[in-house]
Amino acid sequence: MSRSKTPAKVGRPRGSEKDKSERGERILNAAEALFALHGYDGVTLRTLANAAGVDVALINYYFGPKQQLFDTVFKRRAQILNEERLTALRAAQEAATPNPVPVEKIIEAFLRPLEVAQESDDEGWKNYCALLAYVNNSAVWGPVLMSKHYNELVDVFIEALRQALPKAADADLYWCYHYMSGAMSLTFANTGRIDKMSHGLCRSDDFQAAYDRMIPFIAAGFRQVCEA
Amino acid sequence: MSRSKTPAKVGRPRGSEKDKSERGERILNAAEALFALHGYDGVTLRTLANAAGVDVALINYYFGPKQQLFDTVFKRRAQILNEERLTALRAAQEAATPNPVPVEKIIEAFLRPLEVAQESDDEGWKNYCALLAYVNNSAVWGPVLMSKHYNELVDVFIEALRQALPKAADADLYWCYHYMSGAMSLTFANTGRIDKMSHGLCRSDDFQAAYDRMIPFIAAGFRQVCEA
DNA sequence: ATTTAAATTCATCGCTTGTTGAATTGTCAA
DNA sequence: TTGACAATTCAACAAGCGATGAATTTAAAT
Repeated sequence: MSRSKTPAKVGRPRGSEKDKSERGERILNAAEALFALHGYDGVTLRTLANAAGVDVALINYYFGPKQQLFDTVFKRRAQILNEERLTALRAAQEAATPNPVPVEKIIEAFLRPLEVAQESDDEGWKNYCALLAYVNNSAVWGPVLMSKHYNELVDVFIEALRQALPKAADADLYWCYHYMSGAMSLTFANTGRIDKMSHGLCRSDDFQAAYDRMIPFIAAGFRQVCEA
Repeated sequence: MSRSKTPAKVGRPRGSEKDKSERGERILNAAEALFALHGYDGVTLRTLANAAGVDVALINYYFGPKQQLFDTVFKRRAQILNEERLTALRAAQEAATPNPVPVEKIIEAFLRPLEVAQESDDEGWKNYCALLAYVNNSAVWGPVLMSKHYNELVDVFIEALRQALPKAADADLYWCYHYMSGAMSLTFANTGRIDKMSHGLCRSDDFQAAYDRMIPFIAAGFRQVCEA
């Protein structure tokens, strides 16, 4: 009864190996977009399945229960982002040797990879940045996921800042880092708020404008607090 | 059949006018705490009713449907906060006349009322600050609620900053304001992240430490970008 | 050719969701 | 004292929730 002209509705599809597990990625991408917009509890598996063009049961088949899916979505680009930030920092360190890297360059190594990502063809990065803002500001997810996937990177950047600002107390460095993290989160959450706030003068999606001002803004803040 | 010794379970309670609508406030306070922690969709009316020690139906009776309740919760302290920020700014302006208020004082007028609120006896302010972070970073709620309840204040503070930084382009001012808003949000979201990140050195609930560094940090950022 | 495993759909489970109408009890003005 | 109204509980509603086991089809391994 198999091998009919029209493909069966049920059962394994006549898989070209090209779209092998391409459905898995469709699920992740749709989940990324929806979680970023509505948060964990604001997304139902049925909405997600519909957005991904996939049956509900397939989500569980690929990614297990909802929480695990959320973690997978968050982790995916965290790893990529960490690597890019790290290589940017290493490059700056190499360029500066034997001197310590100046503060601006450290901030730049931290922020530019986000700008590049957001301006890339892959629309998913925009969603991921909004998701990052959601997680970072959530008392439920923040301490769990941010620590799990980003703390290692924090240590590296704090160490670099410590060398750039030798007079700074550690507490100063961590607090300033925290301000930077907050400014970054909101800016790349892309909520459209600045558009309304500025009566149309500034645009949320003008990443160039956002970053070009943000880097000197943050660097000056660090210096003020940590060079006193 | 009324007037039995034990008060009836159903029907209007033997109201002392003291707790008149005190149940309404209990609902708002519980809602504030829960929405701040779990977001709009993460809170069910039954959980809320339970936390407030109240029947589910009473929520709708007092505040209408869920969305309207959310708006009411958000609006309540927005008004208070706006007033306090405004009087702080007016005081700074009076103290500085005929000169424009220096940047630090403007930032201070914007941020200190939050510190005072968070350090007050009213625990609700802590929850409200976390709620503010949630709303501010949400693409769904941010542009609606933030604009509705805070845009008027933005205009006033931007005008003050414009006078303090006469060389600045308006776009610079709005972007810097946005960075400030983000840094503030995350800091007062009180997620406990900085505690983990700093290996226990800094504490999320050390508001004094947070603000004393934040004000010079932000002010220096403004100057750097807007005095070039 | 047969068996095993992978990928998919479908139907359904037991619970939970926001909301509402009816019933009940108390207050206060006429 | 009667009647309007305010405040509360209770029970139920249709819809939606996350999860899963069974059935089905195809691909790969033997």
